[in-house]
Amino acid sequence: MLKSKIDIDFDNSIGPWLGKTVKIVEYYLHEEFSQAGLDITKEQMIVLKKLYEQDSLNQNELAEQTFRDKSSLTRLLSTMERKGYIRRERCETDKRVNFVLLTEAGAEMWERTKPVVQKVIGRMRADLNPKEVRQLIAILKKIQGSLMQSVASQLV
Amino acid sequence: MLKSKIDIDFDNSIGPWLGKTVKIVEYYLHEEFSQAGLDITKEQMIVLKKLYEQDSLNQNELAEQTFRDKSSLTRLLSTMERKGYIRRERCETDKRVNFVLLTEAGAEMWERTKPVVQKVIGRMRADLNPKEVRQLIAILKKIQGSLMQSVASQLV
DNA sequence: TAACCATAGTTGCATATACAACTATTTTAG
DNA sequence: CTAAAATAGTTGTATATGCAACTATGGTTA
Repeated sequence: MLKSKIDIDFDNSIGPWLGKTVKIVEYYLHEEFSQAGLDITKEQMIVLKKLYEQDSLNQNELAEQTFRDKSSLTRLLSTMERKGYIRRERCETDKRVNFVLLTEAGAEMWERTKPVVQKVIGRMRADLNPKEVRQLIAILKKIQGSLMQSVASQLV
Repeated sequence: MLKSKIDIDFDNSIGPWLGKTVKIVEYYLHEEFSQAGLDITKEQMIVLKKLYEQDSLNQNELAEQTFRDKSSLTRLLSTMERKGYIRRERCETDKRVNFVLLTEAGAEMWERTKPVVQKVIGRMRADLNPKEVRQLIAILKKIQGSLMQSVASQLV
């Protein structure tokens, strides 16, 4: 019947496929963190990585680079501060600004986490050849471009 | 230097690209819901769609089909019940089971939401040709397969 | 049939998210 | 030079998530 024709286009569409894939990736990542005894979430991991690579970002920069609302970042950092992975340091020349710094424990945490992340990424591409990896990234870029364009045009 | 070589392989990896793409899709979807005056989240939308297509699922089935923990689903349904989109009906032959039913308001909500979702999916593939869409889905399936296999093997 | 196990759903707890309103600063404009 | 606007970060409120422990019910087995 007609309805099923329409809905094929819907269910087998890239949106649901993307969503499901990401869910599986996140589940597997969480599983690997647990098995490695790492008390960390995916979100905290991303912040650790950023700070390990470029120390002393402020919260605004960190929020932007990790695609988070600044209020989400505030609370994410509070959790990480409580766990001892990072600390905030008030900027002396502009007291509105907080620099975010990795502690020793945070740096060590990232060093233990990194190989686990690499393992998961390796697993993701286990059945893909290099050409497919390039294709995937190219297609994802196109999707991002289409959406960003339409978001931008609404701001005019 | 060597470090940058290693990290290229990391940053330009499929994991972060997937994550960023999904974030943009979710942002844009939320934006479109707002502009259409739809008081609904992506998660609620997915449940509405499932129930519209196959009414009278129980909570376990619904949790499985939407890839959610049953406790997450419990609370998601409570929100939707409060908003009047669904109702729970206790199964008489097995009183542990709740059937989940779409209300009139819920069905109407899905009918208003569906075209917005279709618009977003259309926008996602705006710059993709049919071959690229097929490639993307095929690659995503492969990634899912690789991960699920490794999760399964740990259960042995 | 009584004791035990399995299953469906809920609740406690911790985490993460965004938007809007707020505080505390700094900069800009008149 | 002061009043207004801009900026960085926090907090209130609402939503969503998973795991583990729990309740209530149903099924099995000794």
